[in-house]
Amino acid sequence: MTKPGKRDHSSPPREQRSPVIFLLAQVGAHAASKFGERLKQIGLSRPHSGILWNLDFAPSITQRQLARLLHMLPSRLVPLLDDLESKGLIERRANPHDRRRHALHLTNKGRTALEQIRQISRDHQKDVLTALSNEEQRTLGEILQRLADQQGLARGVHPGYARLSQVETERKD
Amino acid sequence: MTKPGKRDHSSPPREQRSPVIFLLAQVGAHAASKFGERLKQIGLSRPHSGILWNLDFAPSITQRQLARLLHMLPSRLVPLLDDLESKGLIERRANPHDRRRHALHLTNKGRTALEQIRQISRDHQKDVLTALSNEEQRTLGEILQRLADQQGLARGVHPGYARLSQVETERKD
DNA sequence: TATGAATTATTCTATAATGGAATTGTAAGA
DNA sequence: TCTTACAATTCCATTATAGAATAATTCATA
Repeated sequence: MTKPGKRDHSSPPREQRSPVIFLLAQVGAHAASKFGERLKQIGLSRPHSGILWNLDFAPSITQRQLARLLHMLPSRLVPLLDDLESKGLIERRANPHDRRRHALHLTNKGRTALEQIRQISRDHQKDVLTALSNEEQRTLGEILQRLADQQGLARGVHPGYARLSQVETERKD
Repeated sequence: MTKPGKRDHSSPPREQRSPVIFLLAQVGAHAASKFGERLKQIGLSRPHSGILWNLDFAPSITQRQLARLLHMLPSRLVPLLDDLESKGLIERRANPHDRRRHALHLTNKGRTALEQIRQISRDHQKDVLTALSNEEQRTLGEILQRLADQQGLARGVHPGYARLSQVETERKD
């Protein structure tokens, strides 16, 4: 039945190597997804962690600047900040020079949470990269950093922050 | 003002190297997103392309099997298949042995579309990996394939297919 | 072969996420 | 003082999504 010269469909040839670009997206999405899973244990989503991470590097930033940095609409950032503030991880401080603006700051509790996030990230990395030698891990990191830089990606800013919050926020009833 | 021993917050030290696991997720998401952009030129989303891709390897598969393969709810797969069918890229053939099941097949037009997708993917890969030598590209591919295999990721199945369709489906009015 | 359980595809529905348009309060310039 | 610009927030309409319900069919077995 199967004509020669055509692909043999009778036994799906699943062994093909995927294109590098596909592997990159596939493994990256897997890593992100698993990281999100781990974050649930401390009641946060990936966007939340991205905010804390960036707030540590850019304290006193305004909401608009942060939204711009994370490529996120202000209207989407607000509820995420509300979450973090209600958990006591950040505070919106009044700006004495311009009362329209809020200066965002990590609280001590927020810094502790960030330490937890870093530990979770380390554990996660260890698990995901377990198939690689230390040397290979270094190589991978060096290559990826080069790609990120050449593609104009800002350090610490995940494109996925721009969508999906995804954390079962505890019902406030 | 700045106390030694503490991090200097006055000029955000954006130069830190990101953790490898973060780079992986970041660059991967970037690659996926850019690929999605390119797919718009042929009116398809990434899940659509994933379906076509997998249908080529597993012709005559049922919808349930496909949904399971792509880690997607059947109720989400149905409208995606509707899109592809209305564009004439796939067909749902009647299964003579079990009239509950549909056997999914690419049409010739669907195969042509898949060829376009492959070309788009090649162009995309070339652009994203332009900072790397051929040797480095091979190394990256080898490393990523090892990670994918060790993490139990099926070839050709992107975890992100499970959500987001994201294509301006033309209004059917 | 009749009857009930299981299976496939589909549709329905309630909830949630999202982008963009108001809205409110404040600042700055003419 | 007006008027315009801007920051944060709220509102709203649209879309996406998971999961339940439905309809048609097959299967198991009494």
